[in-house]
Amino acid sequence: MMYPANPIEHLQRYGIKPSPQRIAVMDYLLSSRVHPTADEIYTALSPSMPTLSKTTVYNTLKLLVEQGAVLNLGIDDRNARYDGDTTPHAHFRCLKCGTVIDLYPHQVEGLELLNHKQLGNLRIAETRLYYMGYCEHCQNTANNTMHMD
Amino acid sequence: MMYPANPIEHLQRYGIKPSPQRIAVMDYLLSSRVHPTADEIYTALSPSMPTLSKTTVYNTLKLLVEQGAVLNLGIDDRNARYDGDTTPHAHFRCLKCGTVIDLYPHQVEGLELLNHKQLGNLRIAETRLYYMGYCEHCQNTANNTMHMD
DNA sequence: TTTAACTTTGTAACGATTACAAATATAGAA
DNA sequence: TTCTATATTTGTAATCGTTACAAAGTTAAA
Repeated sequence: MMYPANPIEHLQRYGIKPSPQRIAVMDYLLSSRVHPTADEIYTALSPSMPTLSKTTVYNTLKLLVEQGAVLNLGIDDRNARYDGDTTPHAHFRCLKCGTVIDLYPHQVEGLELLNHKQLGNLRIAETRLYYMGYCEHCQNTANNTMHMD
Repeated sequence: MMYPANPIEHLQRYGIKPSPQRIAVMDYLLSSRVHPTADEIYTALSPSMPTLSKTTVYNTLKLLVEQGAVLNLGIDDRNARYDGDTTPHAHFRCLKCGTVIDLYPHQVEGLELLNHKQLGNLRIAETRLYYMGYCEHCQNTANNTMHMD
């Protein structure tokens, strides 16, 4: 659903100087589509980048979000989850296992109607559509607990 | 936009035994439409209910959300914000002053199309639509900072 | 009343995130 | 190259919203 873009080009497109740490974080977000938390990113990158600090992951994510290169999804109460795909799409979170899944316009009837630039007196900069429910796996499983809710 | 329902009836409709503290929290959520944080609720109720504990506010909000009597809006990264109106509507948050505003179906074209019960293999229990941008006041003000973002 | 169940309360803990200042790396000028 | 200013990264300590826990208080039914 995404062309796994070059992380360096992606960073530069948003005016971010590509350091090794930033490239690693951006690359992970572009290739992994699991909408990881900061901690999950740190854990994933740490082995291949042993000097990486968790603060750097937080700093980098903050910068990426500020510059619009990455989305900070507000779909999970517990932690921030990040998405490297900035094209318009919605998200689903499973209330049982916590998995977050992308939903693209062709999968959600009515999605393309929502990108209002103005609503009454309000100037709109960003639109977020979240669905919560049960994924296929958790519908078919009596007991399943990864990270509950 | 809401009939400020009786808090006791509202609690009972959702199977919650109405204690004085629960009534106070529910009443505040039904009448104040500012989508308060737990702390704001505590601060607002504390003067007229001096023995109230902040833990009780958290406990009560947790119960109300679990029972579906109240919505925990995920629209604000910093704190949870609560909404006593459980009818389908969207929310807007101003990126400058932080105000959260209700958007009812007649104000948002396409909103009523989104209440899918099923999306592919996913069973949907809840839908959330958030808009972020600048409210009328903050569009017309050079410098305005309540709680920044 | 007595008793069991429920509710509230205050304190202490938790955990995600941020502040801060020192250490390191980078890039351009000399 | 070497120097120097600037940007970046790092580790530790702090912050702050929220939750755990256990004691105290309340309620309602027997």
